[in-house]
Amino acid sequence: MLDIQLLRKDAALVAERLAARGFVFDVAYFEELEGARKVFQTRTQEAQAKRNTLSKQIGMLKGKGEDTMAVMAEVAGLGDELKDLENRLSELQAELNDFLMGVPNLPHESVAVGKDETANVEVSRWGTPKTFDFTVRDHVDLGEGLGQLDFAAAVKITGSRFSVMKGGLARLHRALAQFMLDVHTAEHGYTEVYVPYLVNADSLRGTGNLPKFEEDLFQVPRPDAEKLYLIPTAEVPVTNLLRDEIVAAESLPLKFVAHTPCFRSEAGSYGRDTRGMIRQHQFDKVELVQMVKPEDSYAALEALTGHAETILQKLGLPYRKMALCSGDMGFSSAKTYDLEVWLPAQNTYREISSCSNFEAFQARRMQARFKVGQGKPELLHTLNGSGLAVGRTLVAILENYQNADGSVTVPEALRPWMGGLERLTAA
RNA sequence: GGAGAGGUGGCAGAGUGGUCGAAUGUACCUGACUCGAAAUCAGGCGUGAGCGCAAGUUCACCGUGGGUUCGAAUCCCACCCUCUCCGCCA
Repeated sequence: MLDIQLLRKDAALVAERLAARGFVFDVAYFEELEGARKVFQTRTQEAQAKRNTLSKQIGMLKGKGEDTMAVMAEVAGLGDELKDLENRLSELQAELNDFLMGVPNLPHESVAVGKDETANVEVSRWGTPKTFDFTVRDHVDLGEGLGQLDFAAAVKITGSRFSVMKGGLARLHRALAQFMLDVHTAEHGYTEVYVPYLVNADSLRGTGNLPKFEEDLFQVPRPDAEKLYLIPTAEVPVTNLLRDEIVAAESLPLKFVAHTPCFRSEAGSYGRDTRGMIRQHQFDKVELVQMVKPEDSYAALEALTGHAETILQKLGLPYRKMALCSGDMGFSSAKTYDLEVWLPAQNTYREISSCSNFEAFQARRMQARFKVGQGKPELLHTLNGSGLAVGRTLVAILENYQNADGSVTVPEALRPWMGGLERLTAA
């Protein structure tokens, strides 16, 4: 959520900055709503103040055993008008809140203005794509060739966009997650957390997934309780650790890493990436989350992105770092870097990590704050990034480390988590 | 799943219709005393929002949402959560 003070001060400027991301901010509608809110809030509070004063008088008179008829008569007339005012005010505030909840974050000034991914800016490149002296296979052919990746089984058990892994491949998948967790905790100073995979609506509102993106989520209705949602990313439960909390400034920065499955319905994505493990309804991810002081958040974004890059480097996977343009960024983000890994079979780079600074956008929604000494609470800045998407990393390893005979070399960095195994081969 | 108890400020814990945003203790902050510390004493110490240049002032908040009332932490209804015992279970 944006700072309403900023909107009151200069809605036109906000509209201009939001236009850069293709969002139309209706200034006239906002100002009309805000004007009405102001009028009704003032009047409501005046009426409440009057009622409170008179009611207190009644109490005092009764305490002294005096007659209260006159005051009772005076306050009696207030009831209906006050109720109307209160109702109207809460309607207006709800309307204003709904409107603001649907407004995306402002892009940081360093973000390039552009419509879509074609305007993203390549920041850097690491590694050189390997040349193969045989025809490369994609991860589906490789995995099925090994007899360790089975989409047909997943279709039978559940449906499309799920996968079944077996044997060495399943272990490689597990090894990747363990490896990432160990690197981030031991080398980058993150605290490992284990969190629920089902969350309530409040948590999703906090991170900005609701109310706008409900169709991307899997819902779990419960007959006798509030419905829950499967997490689309660990960002949701982990960032919400700080919801409605005020932490001491000395405890910052907070750095958490979590390995969780992620569930995405992505109702709008049918037809895209239908082959293989690139776009699944269920995938594992190791997520990095940081909560920092506002002045530190852009340095933290660079550091956090670097932490994700470290994983790719240790695995020897070529990648490039893209700064997303205004039109390609997520709803809540002020600035995002995507890391794109080289996939030989697609002869292109594909997203494997997305690292964002949300500034105070999420913190404001979830009232996540810090306090210096006895001072006033201030909003934190929140960041997160994939470090990395496990399934896509697995795809990248299969394709980049494939051999002519269809076997796959295990990257050296992973071997300690693979019991020393050097190569995946068909059984 | 069954039976019972309970949710009040950072923590503990009073408060069962009126001057209660809430006693008291503790923690914390400032000051005094002290060479310094401890102890002691004095003061301060919740969150969100409105109006205002400001000083300030008004409103809301006692698990959440409704209701009764001139007035609700207190009464009524629903929900959520926690604890204890029993049952079941990895």
